[in-house]
Amino acid sequence: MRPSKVKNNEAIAAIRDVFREQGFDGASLTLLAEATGLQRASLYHRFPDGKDGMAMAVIDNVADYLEREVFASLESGGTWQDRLGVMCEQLDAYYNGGQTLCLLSAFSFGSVPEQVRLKARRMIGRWQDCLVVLAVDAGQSEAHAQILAEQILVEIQGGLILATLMNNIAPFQRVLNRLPKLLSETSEHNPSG
Amino acid sequence: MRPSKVKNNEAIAAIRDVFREQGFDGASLTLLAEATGLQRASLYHRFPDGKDGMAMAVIDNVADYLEREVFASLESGGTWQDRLGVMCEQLDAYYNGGQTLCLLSAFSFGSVPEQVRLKARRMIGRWQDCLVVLAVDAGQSEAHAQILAEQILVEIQGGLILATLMNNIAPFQRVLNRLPKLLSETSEHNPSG
DNA sequence: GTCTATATTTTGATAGAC
DNA sequence: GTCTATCAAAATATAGAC
Repeated sequence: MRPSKVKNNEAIAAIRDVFREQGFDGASLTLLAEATGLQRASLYHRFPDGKDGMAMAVIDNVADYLEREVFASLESGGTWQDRLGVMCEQLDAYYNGGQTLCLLSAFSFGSVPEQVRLKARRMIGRWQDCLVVLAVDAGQSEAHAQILAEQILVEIQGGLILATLMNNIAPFQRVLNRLPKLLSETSEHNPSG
Repeated sequence: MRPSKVKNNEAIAAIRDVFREQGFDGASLTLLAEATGLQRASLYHRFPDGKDGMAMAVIDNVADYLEREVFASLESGGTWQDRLGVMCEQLDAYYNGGQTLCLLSAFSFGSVPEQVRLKARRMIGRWQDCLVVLAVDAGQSEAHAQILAEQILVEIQGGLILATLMNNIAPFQRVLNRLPKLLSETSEHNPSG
Protein backbone atom coordinates (compact mmCIF):
# COMPACT_ATOMS: atom_id res chain seq x y z
CA MET A 1 0.00 0.00 0.00
CA ARG A 2 1.00 3.58 -0.50
CA PRO A 3 3.27 4.97 2.28
CA SER A 4 1.61 7.22 4.83
CA LYS A 5 2.48 10.90 4.62
CA VAL A 6 2.19 11.18 8.40
CA LYS A 7 2.51 8.47 11.03
CA ASN A 8 -0.76 7.61 12.70
CA ASN A 9 0.53 8.45 16.17
CA GLU A 10 1.67 11.86 15.01
CA ALA A 11 -1.67 12.53 13.39
CA ILE A 12 -3.53 11.51 16.53
CA ALA A 13 -1.29 13.70 18.69
CA ALA A 14 -1.98 16.68 16.44
CA ILE A 15 -5.71 16.01 16.48
CA ARG A 16 -5.64 15.63 20.26
CA ASP A 17 -3.99 19.02 20.66
CA VAL A 18 -6.60 20.72 18.50
CA PHE A 19 -9.38 19.17 20.59
CA ARG A 20 -7.66 20.30 23.79
CA GLU A 21 -7.41 23.91 22.60
CA GLN A 22 -10.63 24.24 20.66
CA GLY A 23 -13.00 21.85 22.38
CA PHE A 24 -15.00 19.35 20.35
CA ASP A 25 -17.19 21.78 18.45
CA GLY A 26 -14.44 24.30 17.89
CA ALA A 27 -12.22 21.67 16.30
CA SER A 28 -13.27 21.98 12.67
CA LEU A 29 -12.14 19.53 10.02
CA THR A 30 -10.18 22.38 8.47
CA LEU A 31 -8.25 23.01 11.71
CA LEU A 32 -7.70 19.29 12.19
CA ALA A 33 -6.44 18.92 8.62
CA GLU A 34 -4.04 21.85 9.02
CA ALA A 35 -2.71 20.45 12.30
CA THR A 36 -2.03 17.02 10.83
CA GLY A 37 -0.71 18.24 7.50
CA LEU A 38 -3.32 16.16 5.67
CA GLN A 39 -6.33 17.16 3.57
CA ARG A 40 -9.77 16.77 5.02
CA ALA A 41 -10.58 13.86 2.72
CA SER A 42 -7.44 12.06 3.88
CA LEU A 43 -8.60 12.35 7.47
CA TYR A 44 -11.80 10.56 6.47
CA HIS A 45 -9.72 7.77 4.98
CA ARG A 46 -8.00 7.23 8.35
CA PHE A 47 -11.09 7.91 10.43
CA PRO A 48 -14.13 6.73 8.44
CA ASP A 49 -16.44 7.95 11.22
CA GLY A 50 -15.21 11.50 10.82
CA LYS A 51 -14.85 13.79 13.79
CA ASP A 52 -16.58 11.37 16.14
CA GLY A 53 -14.08 8.70 15.15
CA MET A 54 -11.19 11.09 15.68
CA ALA A 55 -12.44 11.90 19.16
CA MET A 56 -12.67 8.19 19.94
CA ALA A 57 -9.17 7.54 18.60
CA VAL A 58 -7.82 10.42 20.65
CA ILE A 59 -9.43 9.33 23.89
CA ASP A 60 -8.27 5.75 23.36
CA ASN A 61 -4.79 7.08 22.75
CA VAL A 62 -4.84 9.10 25.96
CA ALA A 63 -6.19 6.11 27.88
CA ASP A 64 -3.32 4.00 26.60
CA TYR A 65 -0.81 6.68 27.55
CA LEU A 66 -2.18 7.07 31.07
CA GLU A 67 -2.30 3.32 31.59
CA ARG A 68 1.29 2.89 30.44
CA GLU A 69 2.99 5.92 31.95
CA VAL A 70 0.89 6.88 34.97
CA PHE A 71 -1.37 4.12 36.26
CA ALA A 72 1.30 1.42 35.94
CA SER A 73 3.59 3.47 38.14
CA LEU A 74 0.86 4.29 40.66
CA GLU A 75 0.21 0.58 41.15
CA SER A 76 3.86 -0.47 41.12
CA GLY A 77 6.07 -1.45 44.02
CA GLY A 78 8.19 1.61 44.81
CA THR A 79 7.64 4.05 47.65
CA TRP A 80 4.46 6.10 47.38
CA GLN A 81 6.56 9.25 47.14
CA ASP A 82 8.43 7.92 44.12
CA ARG A 83 5.28 6.74 42.39
CA LEU A 84 3.60 10.12 42.99
CA GLY A 85 6.72 11.79 41.66
CA VAL A 86 6.52 9.79 38.43
CA MET A 87 2.89 10.82 37.98
CA CYS A 88 3.64 14.49 38.53
CA GLU A 89 6.55 14.43 36.08
CA GLN A 90 4.42 12.76 33.44
CA LEU A 91 1.52 15.17 33.95
CA ASP A 92 3.80 18.17 33.91
CA ALA A 93 5.10 17.06 30.53
CA TYR A 94 1.72 15.99 29.15
CA TYR A 95 0.03 19.28 30.12
CA ASN A 96 3.03 21.30 28.97
CA GLY A 97 3.69 22.55 32.49
CA GLY A 98 0.12 23.81 32.74
CA GLN A 99 -0.14 25.59 29.40
CA THR A 100 -2.39 22.96 27.87
CA LEU A 101 -5.89 22.08 28.97
CA CYS A 102 -7.07 18.55 29.66
CA LEU A 103 -8.86 16.61 26.96
CA LEU A 104 -11.32 15.40 29.56
CA SER A 105 -12.51 18.91 30.37
CA ALA A 106 -12.50 19.82 26.67
CA PHE A 107 -14.88 16.91 26.14
CA SER A 108 -17.20 18.14 28.90
CA PHE A 109 -18.80 20.72 26.59
CA GLY A 110 -20.89 20.58 23.47
CA SER A 111 -21.90 17.82 21.11
CA VAL A 112 -19.39 15.19 22.16
CA PRO A 113 -20.57 11.67 21.21
CA GLU A 114 -21.99 9.72 24.12
CA GLN A 115 -19.48 6.90 23.63
CA VAL A 116 -16.63 9.36 24.04
CA ARG A 117 -18.15 10.80 27.20
CA LEU A 118 -18.49 7.31 28.65
CA LYS A 119 -14.86 6.46 27.89
CA ALA A 120 -13.79 9.72 29.55
CA ARG A 121 -15.85 8.79 32.60
CA ARG A 122 -14.30 5.34 32.81
CA MET A 123 -10.84 6.81 32.45
CA ILE A 124 -11.27 9.24 35.33
CA GLY A 125 -12.71 6.42 37.44
CA ARG A 126 -9.74 4.21 36.71
CA TRP A 127 -7.41 7.08 37.58
CA GLN A 128 -9.15 7.56 40.90
CA ASP A 129 -8.86 3.85 41.68
CA CYS A 130 -5.11 3.99 41.09
CA LEU A 131 -4.79 7.03 43.32
CA VAL A 132 -6.68 5.22 46.07
CA VAL A 133 -4.04 2.49 46.02
CA LEU A 134 -1.37 5.17 46.31
CA ALA A 135 -3.12 6.93 49.19
CA VAL A 136 -3.55 3.68 51.10
CA ASP A 137 0.16 2.99 50.68
CA ALA A 138 0.77 6.48 52.03
CA GLY A 139 -0.92 5.38 55.23
CA GLN A 140 -4.46 6.63 54.64
CA SER A 141 -7.56 4.68 55.56
CA GLU A 142 -9.51 3.18 52.67
CA ALA A 143 -12.34 5.67 53.22
CA HIS A 144 -10.12 8.72 53.39
CA ALA A 145 -8.05 7.46 50.45
CA GLN A 146 -11.16 7.70 48.28
CA ILE A 147 -11.66 11.32 49.25
CA LEU A 148 -8.01 12.17 48.77
CA ALA A 149 -7.90 10.52 45.36
CA GLU A 150 -10.89 12.59 44.34
CA GLN A 151 -9.32 15.76 45.69
CA ILE A 152 -6.14 15.14 43.73
CA LEU A 153 -8.12 14.87 40.50
CA VAL A 154 -10.13 17.97 41.44
CA GLU A 155 -6.96 19.96 42.00
CA ILE A 156 -5.29 18.79 38.80
CA GLN A 157 -8.31 19.69 36.69
CA GLY A 158 -8.90 22.94 38.53
CA GLY A 159 -5.24 23.86 38.39
CA LEU A 160 -5.25 23.50 34.61
CA ILE A 161 -8.39 25.60 34.26
CA LEU A 162 -7.02 28.34 36.49
CA ALA A 163 -3.63 28.34 34.77
CA THR A 164 -5.39 28.81 31.45
CA LEU A 165 -7.76 31.48 32.73
CA MET A 166 -4.97 33.45 34.37
CA ASN A 167 -2.49 32.78 31.57
CA ASN A 168 -0.02 31.70 34.21
CA ILE A 169 1.20 28.19 34.93
CA ALA A 170 1.89 28.88 38.62
CA PRO A 171 -1.46 27.61 39.93
CA PHE A 172 -0.94 24.25 38.24
CA GLN A 173 2.65 24.03 39.45
CA ARG A 174 1.53 24.72 43.01
CA VAL A 175 -1.04 21.93 42.71
CA LEU A 176 1.64 19.44 41.73
CA ASN A 177 3.91 20.67 44.52
CA ARG A 178 1.36 20.24 47.29
CA LEU A 179 0.32 16.69 46.41
CA PRO A 180 2.96 14.97 48.58
CA LYS A 181 1.84 16.91 51.64
CA LEU A 182 -1.80 16.22 50.84
CA LEU A 183 -1.19 12.47 50.83
CA SER A 184 0.94 12.41 53.96
CA GLU A 185 -1.34 14.46 56.19
CA THR A 186 -3.64 12.55 58.51
CA SER A 187 -7.28 13.59 58.69
CA GLU A 188 -8.98 14.05 62.03
CA HIS A 189 -12.19 12.85 60.43
CA ASN A 190 -10.60 9.73 59.01
CA PRO A 191 -7.73 8.66 61.24
CA SER A 192 -5.75 5.90 59.63
CA GLY A 193 -3.12 5.13 62.24
CA MET B 1 -41.40 51.07 21.20
CA ARG B 2 -42.83 47.63 20.77
CA PRO B 3 -42.89 45.56 24.00
CA SER B 4 -40.20 42.94 24.39
CA LYS B 5 -41.32 39.35 24.05
CA VAL B 6 -38.74 38.29 26.59
CA LYS B 7 -37.05 40.35 29.29
CA ASN B 8 -33.41 41.07 28.63
CA ASN B 9 -32.29 39.43 31.85
CA GLU B 10 -34.18 36.27 31.01
CA ALA B 11 -32.70 36.18 27.54
CA ILE B 12 -29.19 36.65 28.91
CA ALA B 13 -29.73 33.91 31.48
CA ALA B 14 -30.87 31.51 28.76
CA ILE B 15 -27.92 32.43 26.55
CA ARG B 16 -25.55 32.00 29.48
CA ASP B 17 -26.83 28.49 30.13
CA VAL B 18 -26.33 27.47 26.51
CA PHE B 19 -22.75 28.73 26.62
CA ARG B 20 -22.13 26.82 29.84
CA GLU B 21 -23.37 23.55 28.38
CA GLN B 22 -22.16 23.85 24.81
CA GLY B 23 -19.07 26.02 25.07
CA PHE B 24 -18.61 29.03 22.82
CA ASP B 25 -18.32 27.21 19.52
CA GLY B 26 -21.00 24.66 20.33
CA ALA B 27 -23.52 27.40 21.10
CA SER B 28 -25.04 27.94 17.67
CA LEU B 29 -27.39 30.81 16.94
CA THR B 30 -30.12 28.23 16.44
CA LEU B 31 -29.58 26.78 19.94
CA LEU B 32 -29.42 30.27 21.43
CA ALA B 33 -32.61 31.28 19.66
CA GLU B 34 -34.43 28.18 20.88
CA ALA B 35 -33.25 28.76 24.44
CA THR B 36 -34.43 32.35 24.51
CA GLY B 37 -37.68 31.79 22.63
CA LEU B 38 -36.66 34.37 20.04
CA GLN B 39 -35.79 34.07 16.36
CA ARG B 40 -32.18 34.38 15.29
CA ALA B 41 -32.81 37.77 13.67
CA SER B 42 -34.29 39.06 16.92
CA LEU B 43 -31.13 38.09 18.76
CA TYR B 44 -29.18 40.25 16.33
CA HIS B 45 -31.47 43.14 17.13
CA ARG B 46 -30.62 42.85 20.83
CA PHE B 47 -26.99 41.96 20.27
CA PRO B 48 -25.80 43.73 17.10
CA ASP B 49 -22.37 42.12 17.43
CA GLY B 50 -23.87 38.65 17.23
CA LYS B 51 -22.44 35.77 19.20
CA ASP B 52 -19.42 37.78 20.33
CA GLY B 53 -21.76 40.42 21.74
CA MET B 54 -23.83 37.77 23.49
CA ALA B 55 -20.71 36.34 25.11
CA MET B 56 -19.76 39.82 26.29
CA ALA B 57 -23.24 40.47 27.67
CA VAL B 58 -23.20 37.14 29.45
CA ILE B 59 -19.82 37.64 31.06
CA ASP B 60 -20.77 41.15 32.16
CA ASN B 61 -23.94 39.73 33.63
CA VAL B 62 -22.02 37.10 35.58
CA ALA B 63 -19.51 39.71 36.75
CA ASP B 64 -22.40 41.81 38.07
CA TYR B 65 -23.91 38.82 39.80
CA LEU B 66 -20.65 37.80 41.47
CA GLU B 67 -19.96 41.37 42.56
CA ARG B 68 -23.41 41.74 44.06
CA GLU B 69 -24.00 38.34 45.65
CA VAL B 70 -20.55 36.93 46.36
CA PHE B 71 -17.77 39.54 46.45
CA ALA B 72 -19.81 42.02 48.46
CA SER B 73 -20.33 39.40 51.13
CA LEU B 74 -16.71 38.27 51.11
CA GLU B 75 -15.61 41.83 51.83
CA SER B 76 -18.36 42.59 54.35
CA GLY B 77 -18.13 42.77 58.11
CA GLY B 78 -19.50 39.46 59.41
CA THR B 79 -17.44 36.53 60.65
CA TRP B 80 -15.34 34.84 58.01
CA GLN B 81 -17.34 31.66 58.53
CA ASP B 82 -20.61 33.46 57.75
CA ARG B 83 -19.19 35.19 54.69
CA LEU B 84 -17.77 31.92 53.38
CA GLY B 85 -21.15 30.33 54.02
CA VAL B 86 -22.89 32.95 51.89
CA MET B 87 -20.47 32.32 49.04
CA CYS B 88 -20.99 28.57 49.18
CA GLU B 89 -24.77 28.92 49.21
CA GLN B 90 -24.68 31.27 46.24
CA LEU B 91 -22.31 29.03 44.29
CA ASP B 92 -24.31 25.93 45.09
CA ALA B 93 -27.37 27.62 43.62
CA TYR B 94 -25.57 29.21 40.68
CA TYR B 95 -23.92 25.93 39.64
CA ASN B 96 -27.08 23.97 40.28
CA GLY B 97 -25.46 21.96 43.05
CA GLY B 98 -22.66 20.93 40.71
CA GLN B 99 -24.73 19.93 37.69
CA THR B 100 -23.77 22.98 35.66
CA LEU B 101 -20.31 23.88 34.45
CA CYS B 102 -18.70 27.26 34.94
CA LEU B 103 -18.90 29.87 32.18
CA LEU B 104 -15.25 30.68 32.82
CA SER B 105 -14.10 27.19 31.94
CA ALA B 106 -16.52 27.07 29.00
CA PHE B 107 -14.82 30.20 27.68
CA SER B 108 -11.38 28.61 28.03
CA PHE B 109 -11.84 26.68 24.76
CA GLY B 110 -12.19 27.60 21.14
CA SER B 111 -12.70 30.85 19.29
CA VAL B 112 -13.75 33.02 22.23
CA PRO B 113 -13.16 36.74 21.50
CA GLU B 114 -10.07 38.13 23.17
CA GLN B 115 -12.11 40.81 24.97
CA VAL B 116 -14.22 38.12 26.59
CA ARG B 117 -11.14 36.16 27.67
CA LEU B 118 -9.71 39.29 29.25
CA LYS B 119 -12.91 40.00 31.16
CA ALA B 120 -12.91 36.42 32.41
CA ARG B 121 -9.32 36.83 33.57
CA ARG B 122 -10.12 40.04 35.41
CA MET B 123 -13.13 38.42 37.04
CA ILE B 124 -11.15 35.48 38.41
CA GLY B 125 -8.48 37.89 39.64
CA ARG B 126 -11.07 39.97 41.44
CA TRP B 127 -12.51 36.82 42.96
CA GLN B 128 -9.11 35.79 44.24
CA ASP B 129 -8.56 39.23 45.77
CA CYS B 130 -11.80 38.92 47.71
CA LEU B 131 -10.88 35.46 48.92
CA VAL B 132 -7.54 36.80 50.13
CA VAL B 133 -9.40 39.28 52.33
CA LEU B 134 -11.46 36.40 53.68
CA ALA B 135 -8.42 34.21 54.37
CA VAL B 136 -6.63 37.03 56.18
CA ASP B 137 -9.69 37.51 58.35
CA ALA B 138 -9.59 33.78 59.04
CA GLY B 139 -6.17 34.30 60.58
CA GLN B 140 -3.91 33.50 57.64
CA SER B 141 -0.80 35.44 56.74
CA GLU B 142 -1.03 37.65 53.67
CA ALA B 143 1.31 35.32 51.75
CA HIS B 144 -0.53 32.15 52.65
CA ALA B 145 -3.88 33.83 52.05
CA GLN B 146 -2.88 34.30 48.41
CA ILE B 147 -2.14 30.59 48.07
CA LEU B 148 -5.33 29.58 49.86
CA ALA B 149 -7.46 31.89 47.74
CA GLU B 150 -5.98 30.31 44.64
CA GLN B 151 -6.55 26.81 45.99
CA ILE B 152 -10.20 27.59 46.68
CA LEU B 153 -10.71 28.67 43.08
CA VAL B 154 -8.80 25.62 41.87
CA GLU B 155 -11.03 23.32 43.89
CA ILE B 156 -14.27 24.99 42.80
CA GLN B 157 -13.36 24.78 39.12
CA GLY B 158 -11.99 21.26 39.46
CA GLY B 159 -14.97 20.12 41.49
CA LEU B 160 -17.32 21.27 38.75
CA ILE B 161 -15.29 19.53 36.05
CA LEU B 162 -15.13 16.29 38.03
CA ALA B 163 -18.82 16.38 38.90
CA THR B 164 -19.63 16.75 35.21
CA LEU B 165 -17.20 14.07 34.10
CA MET B 166 -18.45 11.59 36.67
CA ASN B 167 -22.07 12.63 36.30
CA ASN B 168 -22.22 12.95 40.07
CA ILE B 169 -22.43 16.14 42.10
CA ALA B 170 -20.68 14.65 45.15
CA PRO B 171 -17.16 15.86 44.25
CA PHE B 172 -18.38 19.45 44.03
CA GLN B 173 -20.34 19.15 47.25
CA ARG B 174 -17.28 17.82 49.04
CA VAL B 175 -15.28 20.78 47.77
CA LEU B 176 -17.77 23.22 49.26
CA ASN B 177 -17.84 21.28 52.51
CA ARG B 178 -14.09 21.30 53.05
CA LEU B 179 -13.58 25.02 52.46
CA PRO B 180 -14.09 26.05 56.12
CA LYS B 181 -11.43 23.61 57.27
CA LEU B 182 -9.08 24.72 54.51
CA LEU B 183 -9.29 28.33 55.67
CA SER B 184 -8.93 27.58 59.36
CA GLU B 185 -5.91 25.28 59.14
CA THR B 186 -2.52 26.82 59.82
CA SER B 187 0.29 26.06 57.43
CA GLU B 188 3.69 25.05 58.73
CA HIS B 189 5.27 26.84 55.79
CA ASN B 190 3.37 30.03 56.44
CA PRO B 191 2.58 30.30 60.12
CA SER B 192 0.21 33.13 60.79
CA GLY B 193 -0.14 33.08 64.54
C1' DG C 1 -39.08 44.55 18.68
C1' DT C 2 -40.13 40.53 16.15
C1' DC C 3 -40.67 38.17 12.31
C1' DT C 4 -39.95 35.69 7.40
C1' DA C 5 -36.91 35.37 3.81
C1' DT C 6 -32.52 35.30 2.11
C1' DA C 7 -27.52 35.88 1.41
C1' DT C 8 -22.90 34.08 2.38
C1' DT C 9 -19.58 31.28 4.52
C1' DT C 10 -18.22 27.35 6.78
C1' DT C 11 -18.96 22.81 8.11
C1' DG C 12 -18.98 17.76 7.88
C1' DA C 13 -18.81 14.44 4.47
C1' DT C 14 -18.39 11.81 -0.22
C1' DA C 15 -16.77 10.60 -5.14
C1' DG C 16 -13.39 9.47 -7.90
C1' DA C 17 -8.68 10.45 -10.15
C1' DC C 18 -3.92 9.35 -9.27
C1' DG D 1 -3.04 6.68 0.97
C1' DT D 2 -3.58 11.27 -0.73
C1' DC D 3 -5.47 14.41 -3.38
C1' DT D 4 -8.99 17.82 -6.02
C1' DA D 5 -13.58 18.63 -6.67
C1' DT D 6 -17.96 18.66 -5.05
C1' DC D 7 -22.16 18.19 -2.15
C1' DA D 8 -25.70 19.03 1.30
C1' DA D 9 -26.43 20.85 5.63
C1' DA D 10 -25.67 24.10 9.10
C1' DA D 11 -23.45 28.22 10.49
C1' DT D 12 -23.34 33.46 10.92
C1' DA D 13 -25.38 37.41 9.40
C1' DT D 14 -28.50 40.87 6.86
C1' DA D 15 -32.85 42.99 4.51
C1' DG D 16 -37.05 44.46 4.91
C1' DA D 17 -42.15 43.70 6.06
C1' DC D 18 -45.20 44.29 9.97
